[in-house]
Amino acid sequence: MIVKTIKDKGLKITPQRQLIGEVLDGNKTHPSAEDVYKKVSKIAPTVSIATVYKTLNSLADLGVIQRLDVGDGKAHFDPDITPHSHFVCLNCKRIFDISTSAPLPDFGEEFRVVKAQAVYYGYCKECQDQKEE
Amino acid sequence: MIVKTIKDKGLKITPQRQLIGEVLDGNKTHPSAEDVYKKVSKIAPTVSIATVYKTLNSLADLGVIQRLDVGDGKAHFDPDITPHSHFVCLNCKRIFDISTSAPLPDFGEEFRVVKAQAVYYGYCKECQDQKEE
DNA sequence: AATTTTTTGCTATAATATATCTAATTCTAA
DNA sequence: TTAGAATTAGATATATTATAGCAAAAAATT
Repeated sequence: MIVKTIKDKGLKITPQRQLIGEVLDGNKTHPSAEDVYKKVSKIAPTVSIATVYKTLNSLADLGVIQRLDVGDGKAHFDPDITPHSHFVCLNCKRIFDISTSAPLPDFGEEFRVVKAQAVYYGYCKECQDQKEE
Repeated sequence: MIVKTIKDKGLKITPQRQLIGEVLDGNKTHPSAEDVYKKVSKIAPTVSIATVYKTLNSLADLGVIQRLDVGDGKAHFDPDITPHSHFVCLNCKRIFDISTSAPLPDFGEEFRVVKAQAVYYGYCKECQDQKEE
């Protein structure tokens, strides 16, 4: 529950943050800021895109959610902060969770690793099937 | 040698492309388009940033170089197209090559993987040392 | 050498994201 | 319960990265 965590982390609870938290909670679609904004706007049309960006950044900085980069020029956000990887379909552009919990590798003194991100690119089942027709 | 490959791939050889190829050849710094532009500009100040972008995209699309995304909002380019990973220093922002040649995993029919990208984030030796002072 | 095709460079525009600033809201504590 | 301090929201200007469009130039072909 993101809303609960917001308070724990010292952020004030506002209707906007509550709403953004609800949009993110359990969300497996890895939405961009724009995606979140669209969803939020449907419920509360007056919420500003700036607020969405600020909230997403705050939550990501606090480690409540995860910022994800798959090379499409925009950040995606994932409420699942447990270690897992992602698969990006080059056709439909959807991002899927992969339960490969690759451990942080040990590169010795040379590099102290604090975060790892594995992204796989290819074609999801549906898009493979489409091409065969 | 990138210049050689340019011709093989059916692209015309121009002074601009030759220069961009030379800047990239053996380059281990993972430059952004802007970085490449700056280097090129020092030698040939009239080369346009648009040409740099177009050339980098062409080369990446042809698989001559690799487009790399580490989540800093801009694309980086790597002339080393052999399988390897990258380490990003969160302090100095440099990108280092990691010779971990993780093989493409097999996710079965569900996902057909064609490319994998592993990025590790942390602190390089130099930046670790700095903090200890 | 002329022609076709590609490429360049300029610039406008797009897309994503952040900064700034005032008004409004939240929360605390009296 | 409310006054006041601190934070947040919203509007918008601006920054940053990248692409699009087009005329002029250059490259390769014939």
